[in-house]
Amino acid sequence: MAILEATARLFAERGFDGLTMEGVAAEAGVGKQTIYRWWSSRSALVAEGLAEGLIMPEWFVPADSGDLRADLTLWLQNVVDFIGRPGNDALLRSLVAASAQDASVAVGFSERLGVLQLLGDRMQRAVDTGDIDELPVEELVEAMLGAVVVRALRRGPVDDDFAARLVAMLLRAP
Amino acid sequence: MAILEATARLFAERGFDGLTMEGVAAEAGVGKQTIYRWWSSRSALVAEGLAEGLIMPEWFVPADSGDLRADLTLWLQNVVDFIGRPGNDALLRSLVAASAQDASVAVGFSERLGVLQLLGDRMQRAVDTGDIDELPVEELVEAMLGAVVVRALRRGPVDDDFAARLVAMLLRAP
Amino acid sequence: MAILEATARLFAERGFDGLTMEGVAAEAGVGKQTIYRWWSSRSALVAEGLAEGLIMPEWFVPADSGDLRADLTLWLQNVVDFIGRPGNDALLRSLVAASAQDASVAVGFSERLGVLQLLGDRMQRAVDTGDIDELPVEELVEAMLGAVVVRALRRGPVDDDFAARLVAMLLRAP
Amino acid sequence: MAILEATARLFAERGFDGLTMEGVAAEAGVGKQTIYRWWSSRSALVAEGLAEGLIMPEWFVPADSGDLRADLTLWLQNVVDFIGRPGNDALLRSLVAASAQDASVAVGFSERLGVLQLLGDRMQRAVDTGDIDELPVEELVEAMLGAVVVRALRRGPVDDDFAARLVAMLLRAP
DNA sequence: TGATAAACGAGACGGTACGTCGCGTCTTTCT
DNA sequence: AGAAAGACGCGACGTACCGTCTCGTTTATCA
Repeated sequence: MAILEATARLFAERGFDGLTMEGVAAEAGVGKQTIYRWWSSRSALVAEGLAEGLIMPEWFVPADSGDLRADLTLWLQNVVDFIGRPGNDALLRSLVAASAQDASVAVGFSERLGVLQLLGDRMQRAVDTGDIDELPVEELVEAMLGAVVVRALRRGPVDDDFAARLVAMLLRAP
Repeated sequence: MAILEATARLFAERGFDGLTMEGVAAEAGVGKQTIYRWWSSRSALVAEGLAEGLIMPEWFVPADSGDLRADLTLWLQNVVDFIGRPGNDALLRSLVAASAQDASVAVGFSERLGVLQLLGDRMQRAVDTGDIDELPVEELVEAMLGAVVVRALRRGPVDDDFAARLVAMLLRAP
Repeated sequence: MAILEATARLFAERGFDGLTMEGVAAEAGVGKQTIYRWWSSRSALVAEGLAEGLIMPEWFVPADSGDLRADLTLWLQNVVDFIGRPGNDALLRSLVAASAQDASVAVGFSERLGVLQLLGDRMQRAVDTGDIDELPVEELVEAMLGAVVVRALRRGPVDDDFAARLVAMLLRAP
Repeated sequence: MAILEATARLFAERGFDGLTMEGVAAEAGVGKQTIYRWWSSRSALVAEGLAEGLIMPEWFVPADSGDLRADLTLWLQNVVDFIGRPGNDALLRSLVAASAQDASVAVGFSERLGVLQLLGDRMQRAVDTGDIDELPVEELVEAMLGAVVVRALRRGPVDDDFAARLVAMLLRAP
């Protein structure tokens, strides 16, 4: 859909704040009313753009090599690498801002990170097979992701070992 | 200062999005120019309001009872309780949105959570005294806070054991 | 025809300005396209509504009692009475507005006042029979009607003798 | 004032219908709000433009040569000549449309034709000096102007003798 | 103490974007 | 096949705020 593509393009270019309905309409070659007919707000546009995978890439389905720590480290490293690429930290912050303002964006965002579920399942399996001890899986995943978010909000540097260090801490033997 | 108080009042009432320079000027009974003379933007107002402690309460200096896990659990429980009170989840999300949009707000925010440092120091001390094993302290604090932030963004419920579960996970014996 | 009736109804209710194609379509329970198939514009609708007698009543065919002055006075009095009724001054102004914007409405309007011809004929006959002296009949009729129009545009009050005074002036012995 | 000048310019170019607030704002190099701050509507703009003499020329103060018929004929001829110039019939119709829609425009219009008063006074004087017999002066002036308006609305041709014929009819000895 | 200047409240200004209405064209759906 | 329904691109509406810019009017200093 041209409108969602325009939304994604402008979101990437100018962030959530710089995203305007008129801008999207112009970029998509469409009347404003047509947008309002189908989406109630800027946030709804972003939420759907997110759901359609136009705004954020598929964030790295975690592998399943049997070695959970290695798998998680790899996944988180991918995330960190992605954010480390120029502009992507701003993209993440824009997504956080949009999520803070609108629940449906937040849902879209975290579903996009479907990985949240995926990762949860993966870890649950590891727990079940005795690979790791019983853990509050949801909190663990939130902590892992949250650490990245907080770091991004603080505009702190992310060094090369960040992912490894974080996973090591979270998964260290009990 | 009347202006910062007005800022804080409106921030609490309407969130970051609903905060306007004209609104602050009117609420404070002040000309817009007077605001612009000292603050360059809405974000700057919020950042200073944060620094002055007008927007967020002192977030619970962590105690030092000797038992780190108990201290952290108590601290996080306080945070969780605060967020659990009606309207405060929205306040947190507004702060996250503001932080995402403006670095100085993010700094103000995380400094306000001075606790970040404080907590860091406290844990570093615990590490130093051998109370707990070597840990990447900064990441650990970010993970703890990040878990709360992510949960708030996802509008997920926070049950009574959230704090205990999270701290237990993060601090379990190595 | 439902469409013209809807037009007339809305014209009376909301005036020419408040008349919209969408409103007519809705009021008539008809698709817009169906209207456009037969009428090119709002004005065309009004012009035809006028021609069909749905918008303005038959404006009082002038009697022929032999006494021209009496006949004209009666006719004009009828006109004035009509306009004097609540809402009808607005109707007249709406018709004037529509006429000013669209030639075919003007034609419809003045034909509806077919009386213009009728009156003209009547007066021409009076001239021919020597009942009154030679007169520029068309100008006279226009002056008579024009006086009413100008008075309506100025929103001036119309007293009871207006018609008599006007006819007396126009028809006084040469 | 730039805004009223822009109004006059666009009114002349595009008529009352083609006059938009955005157009005026753009033409005057002004924000829309600035217009709305001072004028409540398009009509109010036109009314004031009229009052300031930017839309219509001073319509020909009637002379006072002692010969009323000659003076009136000359005046009316001027009016007719003005309307006869290309575009000016449309201007007149636009003014009529605007007057029909808005009382204050009508007032502005008829005051601009201050001549209405002026002419009235002039004729009243003629009546007082016995130059002509008692006449309902206001109605006479309205009839004279109204004849022109009606002719313009009907888009009828105005021949060279129109003015003379009309004045002769209206002023013929009683 | 009286002038003088800085900071102030008020709010007008040129703008951008909002969300809505109606235009005239077009496409789909049902009869 | 023809009509209702209504989506579409578009342009204008009237409003909210933006950040800048005069305006007088307090204050407050120091000559």
